[in-house]
Amino acid sequence: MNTSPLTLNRLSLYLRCLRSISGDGIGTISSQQLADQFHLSAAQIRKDLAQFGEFGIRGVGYRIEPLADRLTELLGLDSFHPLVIVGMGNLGSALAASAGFNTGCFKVVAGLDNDAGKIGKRIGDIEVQDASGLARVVGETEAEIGILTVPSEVAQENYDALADAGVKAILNFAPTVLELRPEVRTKSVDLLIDLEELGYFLGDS
Amino acid sequence: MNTSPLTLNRLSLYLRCLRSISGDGIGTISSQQLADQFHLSAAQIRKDLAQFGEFGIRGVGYRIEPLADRLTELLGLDSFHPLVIVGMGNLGSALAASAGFNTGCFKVVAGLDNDAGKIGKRIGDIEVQDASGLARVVGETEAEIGILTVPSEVAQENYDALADAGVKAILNFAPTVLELRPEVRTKSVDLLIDLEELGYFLGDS
DNA sequence: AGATGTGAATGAGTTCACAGCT
DNA sequence: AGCTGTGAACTCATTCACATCT
Repeated sequence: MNTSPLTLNRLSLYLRCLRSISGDGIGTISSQQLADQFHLSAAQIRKDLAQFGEFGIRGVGYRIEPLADRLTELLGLDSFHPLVIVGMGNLGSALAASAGFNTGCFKVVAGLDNDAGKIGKRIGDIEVQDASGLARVVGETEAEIGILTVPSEVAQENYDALADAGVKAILNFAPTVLELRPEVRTKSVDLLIDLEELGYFLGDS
Repeated sequence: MNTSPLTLNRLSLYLRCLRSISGDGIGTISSQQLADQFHLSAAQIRKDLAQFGEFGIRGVGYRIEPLADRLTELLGLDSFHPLVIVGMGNLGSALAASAGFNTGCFKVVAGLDNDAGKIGKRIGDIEVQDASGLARVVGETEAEIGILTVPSEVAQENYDALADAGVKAILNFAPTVLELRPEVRTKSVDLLIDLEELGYFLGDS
């Protein structure tokens, strides 16, 4: 099936919205009501949801509970996903302690660094471990997702180490182009590029 | 002109690459050589660069220095852009201290929070100030870009406060849908959605 | 009536392929 | 000969519009 990242990201949004209204006594929601929450068209939402079977009721809308359950399952949010963070600098530490990365099905189970000054430090629920133990840690914790928050210069080697250790997906924050492993789902977040995008619009003042 | 965010983001990448090879004694680079660095086609790169006038030399390639200068100017990276961070929690503090957000033309000049326990704390080069002084701080520092790292529940009010204070662009990290001000260029980074996108690919194991 | 599901139309973005310059 | 610049073709994504179901 199709299901592009764009669609998946919207599904996450829909689910977030459904959860926030679930339990308000409302049983159903229409694509139009859902669209009003985001800046999207109702047709977009119907197209997105229709991919996974007919979940709506014509003339009525979507039943909130079953739809939320289906989306939860689809996005894999019904099972537990341990995260391992490589690079416990500012950003890595922030993510390790953040509520978002320790919510429900996601949880940071280990944080590694090669800086002796950081090893042993407690951050959030975890204790920073030596990066040399990566393969063992991934094995023991069965971490599925690696968070890569190391400096650009060592991003590739740590990416490879994570891939070798057996994580199934990697979220990379190093502002560099990685040589990807096809078997590891990789997503890069480049905050500098996001910042520079905004910089473009400051010129014409 | 066109110049979509996608194009702008690639221009940032090109510039980064040009800078890293500038001074290597190489005078020019072809679209193909540039394309090899990223996972892009040469045609893509030529299209991107051609938007801003004919910068290449047919039969030769692009002269690195002038191209880098042009991109720098285009992206507004030749002028100084003060940043103000609202919400000095884990993520806000990490960004305030990060090298990336204090590189060349970008610099975090202020960090605000409404938690009395955080006010006065030194983080990186700055001291956390009371969020109530936002308008004054933006006025004094002439901050152009606001970084929004507050909890979702208070994201909208802080977004509006930043807009009212006069910043020209906002980078939002709160995982929520904001009601946008048309005069403020806004970009949202939603790390939970990035994480959930990866979660989708863990199901079929 | 009212809202979904979906083929057709449109729009955005990328790649092709080649004319044109050095 | 080599590489850029660019119209045309193509692919991907969104929106329209309406038949279909409750």
